[in-house]
Amino acid sequence: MLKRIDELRDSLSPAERRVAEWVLAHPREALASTLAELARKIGTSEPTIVRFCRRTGASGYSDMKLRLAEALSRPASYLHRDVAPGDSVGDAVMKVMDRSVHAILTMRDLAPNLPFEDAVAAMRGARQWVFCGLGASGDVARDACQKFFRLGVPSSAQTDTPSILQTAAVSGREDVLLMISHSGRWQDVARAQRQARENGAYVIAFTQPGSPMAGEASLCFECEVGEDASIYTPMSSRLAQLALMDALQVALALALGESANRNLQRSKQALGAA
Amino acid sequence: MLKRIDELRDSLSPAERRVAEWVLAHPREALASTLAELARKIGTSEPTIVRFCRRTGASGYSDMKLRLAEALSRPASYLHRDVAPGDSVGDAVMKVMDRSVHAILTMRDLAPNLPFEDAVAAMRGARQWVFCGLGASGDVARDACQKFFRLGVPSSAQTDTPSILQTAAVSGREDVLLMISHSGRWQDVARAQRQARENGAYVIAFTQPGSPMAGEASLCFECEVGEDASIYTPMSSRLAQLALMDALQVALALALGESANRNLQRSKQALGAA
DNA sequence: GAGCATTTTGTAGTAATACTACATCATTCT
DNA sequence: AGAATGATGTAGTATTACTACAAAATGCTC
Repeated sequence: MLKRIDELRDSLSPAERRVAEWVLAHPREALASTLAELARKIGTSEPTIVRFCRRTGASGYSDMKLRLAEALSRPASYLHRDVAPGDSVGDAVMKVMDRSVHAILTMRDLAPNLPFEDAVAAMRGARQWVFCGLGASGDVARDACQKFFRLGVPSSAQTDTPSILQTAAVSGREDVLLMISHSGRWQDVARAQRQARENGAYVIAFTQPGSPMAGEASLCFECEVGEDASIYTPMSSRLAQLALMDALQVALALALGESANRNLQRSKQALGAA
Repeated sequence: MLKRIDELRDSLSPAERRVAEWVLAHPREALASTLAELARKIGTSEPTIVRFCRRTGASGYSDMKLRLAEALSRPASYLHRDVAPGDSVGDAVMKVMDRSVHAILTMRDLAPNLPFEDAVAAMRGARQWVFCGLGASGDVARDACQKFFRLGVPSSAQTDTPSILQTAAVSGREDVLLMISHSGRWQDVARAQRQARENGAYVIAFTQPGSPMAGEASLCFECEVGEDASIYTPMSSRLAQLALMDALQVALALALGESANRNLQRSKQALGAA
């Protein structure tokens, strides 16, 4: 339906095209509006809108709304339009949601090519895991730490530059450092990675391919999630990173087998008792 | 939606139940009918049908038809298989990814019914925003704080019981507290909410409907994301919560308009310069 | 470039639809 | 049995979508 409107756009008269464009930009708000309201919002007359509806194949305005409702709920509509000033709250919310879904789907498609096996192999024998990240990635690091420590291996999160540098300085042969960054362009972190590797630690980077941090890692998860173009769409890529860490933790839990299982169960019970 | 009607069935009066059953049996035909036609087909009166629609959560007959149209077009959605011992690393990773996608899709479907407008209205005039959460929800709170403070309103995150209680104690008329919890069963937090409301603060809860925390809030985002059945699938629901906060932040940014925009842009530049 | 023809757009009115207030009927409880 | 509560339908009203028609706007011919 949305696709259909998009196709029609060229063959429409100016006023009807304005309708088409407005509806594509604010589908949710269109759904919530009556014919008269829509006419006012778009700045045209009611019959023009009705004529537009007919052209899309609907029998009238109400029918078009029904079809639109169907189209919006179909997950196929994730061609994510950016949030724009003037969007209704409902439209903006759905656009962000679609973007989030899209980010995770992209990561899902990427996953088969990522070196999970290697990471698991490196982590399973480690003495400790250290998760490092700055800014928003710091939250990802903390979140990951929170999850991984339940597997029974000492884990910590470092979320500022001095701490990361110090951690790298004292790291040793049996440590695994997991460096999380969206851009991969923090020179200080890249330096910390080199230092850690010189100390014999294993460094896994979760960042953009070709970046300095990717270069200074023992192993890299190349996450090229489309960057957030608009200032309104904050960090949907971070969701993808979190999902990635989830997947890694589960893979690791499976590899560790019985002992990790026991620890997981215990920490769950500890929460349940509270 | 269809599920909801099915659940309601027992609590309906005889005439309304006949409506429910007919709609469940012939949903497509219901969509194509007007209110009067439906009344005739079912053998009841128009107001009975309208009352039934209201009970499903819709605002009237037209709104119910829209929701029905959405429900009918939704494919049965991602059946997520659980991770099991013996899975290969690749299998496990893909299963976790599918689960993550599922969690966000569920939240996406929930979103249109959540009170974003009310939340935005309450938050836009506030003196400060405080995000509270324990455990994994604490990370969500911190993450949210990190995002929201960029809009230019003082924000903080409280992630342990004593801090939350103290914050509630000193909160006042112009403060908005956002309480995040998966279960909603932390009595201490619920107590903090009551206290804060007595002080005149506005309390928004993001938690399960019917829980103590939901009851003690000024406004509740009812997030009933299926609980993580297996110990292997950690917190995919948390992804949904994060996506929800993203959406709220964007909606808020739009409502705040120019000033928020400027602040967002500035904080982006601050990062870019580093 | 004026005048006709065609398409596009808006105005005003009409028919329908959804919704509401109220009366009637059924059911339950004292 | 009779009052009280709740369920259901009737009749009326206000919206809403739609239509016929007229006014602009655009394109074409001479």
